[in-house]
Amino acid sequence: MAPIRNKSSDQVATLEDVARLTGVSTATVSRCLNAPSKVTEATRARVMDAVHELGYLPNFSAQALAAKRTNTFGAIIPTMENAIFARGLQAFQKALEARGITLLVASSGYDPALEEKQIKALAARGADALLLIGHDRSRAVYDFLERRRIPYLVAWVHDAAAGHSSIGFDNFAAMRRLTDEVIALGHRSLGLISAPGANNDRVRARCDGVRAAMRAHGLKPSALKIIETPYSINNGAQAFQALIEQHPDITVVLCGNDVLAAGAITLARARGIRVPEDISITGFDDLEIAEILPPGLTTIHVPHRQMGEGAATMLIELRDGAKPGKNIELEATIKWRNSLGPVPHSPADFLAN
Amino acid sequence: MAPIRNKSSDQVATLEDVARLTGVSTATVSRCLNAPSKVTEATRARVMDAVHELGYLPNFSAQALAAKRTNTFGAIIPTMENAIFARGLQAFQKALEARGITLLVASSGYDPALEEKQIKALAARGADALLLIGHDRSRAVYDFLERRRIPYLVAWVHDAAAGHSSIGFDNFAAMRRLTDEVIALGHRSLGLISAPGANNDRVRARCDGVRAAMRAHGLKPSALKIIETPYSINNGAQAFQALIEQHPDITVVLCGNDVLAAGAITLARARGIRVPEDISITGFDDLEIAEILPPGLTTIHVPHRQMGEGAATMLIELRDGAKPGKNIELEATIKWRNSLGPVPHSPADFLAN
DNA sequence: CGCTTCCATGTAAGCGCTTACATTGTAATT
DNA sequence: AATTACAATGTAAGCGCTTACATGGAAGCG
Repeated sequence: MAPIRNKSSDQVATLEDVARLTGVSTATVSRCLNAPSKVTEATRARVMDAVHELGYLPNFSAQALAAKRTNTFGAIIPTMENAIFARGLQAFQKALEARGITLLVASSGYDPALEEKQIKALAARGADALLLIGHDRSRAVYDFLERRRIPYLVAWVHDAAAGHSSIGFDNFAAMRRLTDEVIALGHRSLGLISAPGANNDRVRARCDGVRAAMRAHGLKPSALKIIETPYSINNGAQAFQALIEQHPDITVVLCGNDVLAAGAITLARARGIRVPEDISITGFDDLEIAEILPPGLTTIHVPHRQMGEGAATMLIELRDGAKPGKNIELEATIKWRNSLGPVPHSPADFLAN
Repeated sequence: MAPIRNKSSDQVATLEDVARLTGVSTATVSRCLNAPSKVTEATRARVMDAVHELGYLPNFSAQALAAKRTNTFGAIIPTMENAIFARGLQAFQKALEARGITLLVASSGYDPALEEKQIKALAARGADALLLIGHDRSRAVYDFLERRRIPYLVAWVHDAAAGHSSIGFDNFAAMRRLTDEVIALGHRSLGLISAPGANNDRVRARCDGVRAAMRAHGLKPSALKIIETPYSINNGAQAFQALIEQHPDITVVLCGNDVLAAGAITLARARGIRVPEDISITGFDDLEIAEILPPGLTTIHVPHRQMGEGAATMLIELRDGAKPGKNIELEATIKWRNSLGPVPHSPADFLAN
């Protein structure tokens, strides 16, 4: 036997129910909701009454299917596990929301294959446009985006040569400037804790920035001691430990990111190593943690909020037909706190105990 | 003139294109994708070839509309701005993903009206089930959920009396146990920095836990000095400052959350107040920051991961027809570090300078 | 060998919307 | 008064899928 349905309260109200209750056609109801100006004030009022009475909610899938528009953007970020992208994304979302656009977020775990899957999933969900982080991805992915005519914007990097619309800052130049300062403070033996450079143009640019500064000041880039490890406080701590054990002459450890730097600083304290008296540590990003972690982390301030808002504006333009290729560069400046100081006289003092 | 379309590469491939290319009906293609066992191995291979050749991707909206199922769950959390819900949500998402379910996340900013809007938006998007934080919301919202037959689960709290399916811990008991320890250490003059209690049963339960412990030990609950302020490091710092200025006799500041505690600890250090020698500080949540912030924050460890995974299991059961009402309680235990110590002999020493 | 079963596939009716086009009524114009 | 113009509304054709039901053929059975 077929299940018995209570017509009145069991079913979810549809456009047709509203139309029937008001005594108009579904087209008119649709117009009331989407283009109120095309409808008399009086009918609109009646329709809205019915909408409220029935608790009508438009079915998003039906809408998307019929209109071929979702008013939904997608963003695929490498990770949600730490705060790196949180602030920028928050600003992005807020700016979109103000324009009536919903944001769907996915994270790829820095895995290109997973990123591709996420991009396709968001395309299947009808995302009107996509925000991507960094340029590094296969030609096939860009082809897919072109073929489906999905506008996209690359963020967190500035590299006009890459040939995509983008908004971001110059990772290379920022790290280079910071390294200039490090060297000016007398440091000659540098260590670097970096995230893995594979599939990550931001990371590679930062490393290159360090090397470029060294070269410019007559240091051999090959002398830079590098450890690659994924972003996490713990990894930062372990990498720091390995670095100072293997290379006791190091007087400064540059970190590719504040999260790694937080680990480094924490381990230093645990081992009784004073920062910056015994060793200097720098970060990148200027997350909240940089400010509260003693002695205060000297780092690169990234204009997250500005980037998020700018990204929203640009991506909306792209969706509305602007032609791709625009590149906006934002300033990433050094944020001085106390973790970077002059080179100590006797670098390895703290190891002598 | 109508725009000229290049038939071959301009349009996105549909089920029908796949069917035509393979020489079968759309029904068969659909079955290949959704119920492979209902189809011959041979035809399936041919269909899949066509799928790959055309780069076919099922249109999610069409699928949802036809099948009345989205394989999508929704979660509305109060905030993404700090890490409170990040770990639990991460585990939740991962567990869902393993079962082929996509998670859509929205954040309400602790605003009940916005939360209601988000719930409706997720319902409109066809979410098969919803994860909500805490019990506090209007009857109307629960009615809406019932009427639409959308299964939901309340997390981050345990309160079997509330009458909804839930998974979480006993905020009251946890805070009460911590306060017991505080009092056992000799503290008699307690301060509390709490998030706003309006619309937030977790917060109120934690406050009540403090008061209950005081009462049990012969202290007057009304003597508890409370400042309410939204979760943020800065707010925590300001509240701490206000608290010790207005009540110099306070020897311990309990914080409703690690984020507030981080602010308190940071301000203490900035003012040269030693923790825990001059004043003790405790948190709640055991976020990553609790471990790395010197001197190490004594806090309540919340089983985020377990909660997220359990929530996924329960919510899937509910979607599959399990009847609501099940309540799972998890343990939230004290995580001892160094920020909570015995009451100082002369509590206000540090103010004497 | 004729009958029943069952499996693989096809047919076609929607799912709840949007929107091009058709229709109607009213006001403005001549 | 006839004509035009336009604003408000209705009609109905899809959007790209899923799935109940129909169909046909092969296998199993006495």
